[in-house]
Amino acid sequence: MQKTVRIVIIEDDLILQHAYKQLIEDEPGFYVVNCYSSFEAAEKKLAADDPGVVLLDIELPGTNGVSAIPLIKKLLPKAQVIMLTVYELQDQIFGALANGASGYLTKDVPSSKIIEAIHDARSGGGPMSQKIASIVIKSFQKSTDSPLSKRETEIMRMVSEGKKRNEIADELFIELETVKTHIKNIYAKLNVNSRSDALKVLKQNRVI
Amino acid sequence: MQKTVRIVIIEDDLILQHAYKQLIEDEPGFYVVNCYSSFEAAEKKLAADDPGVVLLDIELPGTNGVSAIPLIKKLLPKAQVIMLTVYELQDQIFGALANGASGYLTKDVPSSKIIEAIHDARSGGGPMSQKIASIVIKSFQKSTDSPLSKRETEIMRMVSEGKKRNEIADELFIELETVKTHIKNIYAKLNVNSRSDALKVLKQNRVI
DNA sequence: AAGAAATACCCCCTCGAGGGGTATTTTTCA
DNA sequence: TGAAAAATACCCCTCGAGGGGGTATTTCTT
Repeated sequence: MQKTVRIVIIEDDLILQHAYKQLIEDEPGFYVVNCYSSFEAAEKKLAADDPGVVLLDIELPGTNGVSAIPLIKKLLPKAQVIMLTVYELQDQIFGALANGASGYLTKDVPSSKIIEAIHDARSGGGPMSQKIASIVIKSFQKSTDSPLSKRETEIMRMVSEGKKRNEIADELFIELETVKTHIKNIYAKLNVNSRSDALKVLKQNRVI
Repeated sequence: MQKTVRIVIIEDDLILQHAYKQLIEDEPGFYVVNCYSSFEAAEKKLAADDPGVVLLDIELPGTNGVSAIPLIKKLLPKAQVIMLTVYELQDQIFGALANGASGYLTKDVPSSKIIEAIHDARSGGGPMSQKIASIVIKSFQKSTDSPLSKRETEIMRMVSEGKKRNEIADELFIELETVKTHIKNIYAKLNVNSRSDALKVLKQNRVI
């Protein structure tokens, strides 16, 4: 037995909104409860709609999609939110995911992928279009060419965790003086003279 | 015009190795150059094989898959590495991605997905099986219930970047004394008495 | 109207951070 | 095998950042 999946669409482009609705209702087991053109329009009725999945446009008038996610999650803690957007902006993607989106699709995906994404989200997957997945994966990748040696990188990773020099020394079984030397060398290589500046440089260059 | 995609398989289960080879060679445009049972076996011949895509098992005898990635990347900087594994371990996933893997599949995916993944990787996508995608997405999600207020969270995020109290004060346009007060309150709430301990707690609880 | 959050100021003291050196041993790699 | 790079360790120094003790006002929220 499988229950009907109740779906709400929040999308300000009425043509797209309609297209999605059609598309989804052609899928057995899927039912579009309501469509809205803004989060404000949806806000009061969402709880009553009780959707299992919300398709959420990012570029919305009023409250934008990313900011809307936590508000939707508050109203519907169990709902899966799938983002729809034309742009592929890192900050937007990570913001949406951090705010609790379950999936992220660019609008150029074929319609079959949207149906698939809803199924995936329902079964605990994390639907993403290829472009988004590639951006997300790249965000994990560390730079291979860093001026820092292995040990130096290790130490800076510990610095990035807020560890003090003597804590680092203890954990690495080396003397405090050695850690000091390493950090001095690191600062010289990076042309900085403080932890925060060093971390800034290293994060910009994807070293840590 | 599209070139033949040269593929190398590194997989110690010979039955699987064979199955993948069959599967891939049934796909027009795909050609399995060579198969190996360990990274050591592949090492010397990889450069000559010159594959565009490497299917890499994680559970390998000798050098494991995750450690093999940077070595493969060094030999073949342009090759796409797609990981294959039966387990879904966070550390393994993030380690592989950080080391430069382009995609990550669990072995329970249907064979058609493997072909699709190779296509995706070639076209700049980031193929992931649903389970992996879900884990990756979850890793971005921040906890919604934190004992810290908005301002306090903001300050701790800056602390996590290695910023000093006066740097934080400057950036937030508030007095150093106010930052001190906030941090004192934060330590009290978290029951800690140092930056590193506070960061440890907050990262464990996915607050920052 | 009450409570939480954000702001700000006072006192204190310790030790961590950063900069100046020099030197030895171990690894790596050409 | 022999030079270069990395990792180790120690000396000197100063300054201020970090952490703990208070109290108090203003501004949001609800």
